[in-house]
Amino acid sequence: MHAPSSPAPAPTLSLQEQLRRGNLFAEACPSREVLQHVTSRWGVLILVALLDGTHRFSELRRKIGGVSEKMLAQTLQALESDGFVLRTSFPVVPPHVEYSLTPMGTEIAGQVQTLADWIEHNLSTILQTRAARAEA
Amino acid sequence: MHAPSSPAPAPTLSLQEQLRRGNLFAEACPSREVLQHVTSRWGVLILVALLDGTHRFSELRRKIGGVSEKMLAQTLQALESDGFVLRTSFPVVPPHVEYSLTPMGTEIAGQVQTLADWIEHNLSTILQTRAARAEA
DNA sequence: CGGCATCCGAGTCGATACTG
DNA sequence: CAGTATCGACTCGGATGCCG
Repeated sequence: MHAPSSPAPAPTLSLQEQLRRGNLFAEACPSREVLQHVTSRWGVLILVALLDGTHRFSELRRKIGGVSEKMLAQTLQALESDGFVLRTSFPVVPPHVEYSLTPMGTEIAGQVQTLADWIEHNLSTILQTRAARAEA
Repeated sequence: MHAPSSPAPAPTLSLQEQLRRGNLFAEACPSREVLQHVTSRWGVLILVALLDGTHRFSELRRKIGGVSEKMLAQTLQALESDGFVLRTSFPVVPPHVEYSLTPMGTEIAGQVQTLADWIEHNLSTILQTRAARAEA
């Protein structure tokens, strides 16, 4: 990144730059949608949870505190349709469904976990910042 | 979780493990809130945008397609109170306010951008997955 | 067991108007 | 220019009930 003192920070990125990583800033770019699935409230937790390996629906529900069936199913579908999660259904009674990460899902889940780990690691600092701000 | 052949897959993570990175799964953990700020729809874009350096309010508004004033102000406040964004106000007329990343903000913004970059890099694959799924 | 459909309240979001 | 205030639309998310 460029120094704070840069005098002429191109007001808009070059086209090349925008194509490389910037069309995220474009309102209509589909990447925003994918990003939303991945960074959604439950999406993050599901991805990290599945890094531990295959889980059944109810296992996930128990593991992820506070998630409802509806949101779990809904988020799993979104992640599945994006190709991050693999859903395997066994036609037995009672039904048995397993969820696991695809190779692509494993990659992104790793990134997400890195982010989550960072936050947990710095959580005390963050909370102190907030507290200090509240006093002032 | 259970690898097909694993004989003794600890059903729950050890306490140590849970404290190291796992209380994210606890419903009440404040880390979830911080994570929400960072991964929120506009939070992601603001952080990445500010990686390019200091921006004024209206610069951000122009740069981030589709954001409303309200959400921009609101999200900036959240990120500021978490200590990721620094707000600098110059008491002149017309008002002049600059937003930049704190050291901590720079760190996390880097992580977020890595994530965003990964998605954009793999976007075509993702969209193909979706399309294939739509056919079937 | 693993969902889907429906309903409904609470919160979020965006457009507009107004203030310092 | 940089917000805040207000309001309506809309979405999110939980609870319930039903079906494979």
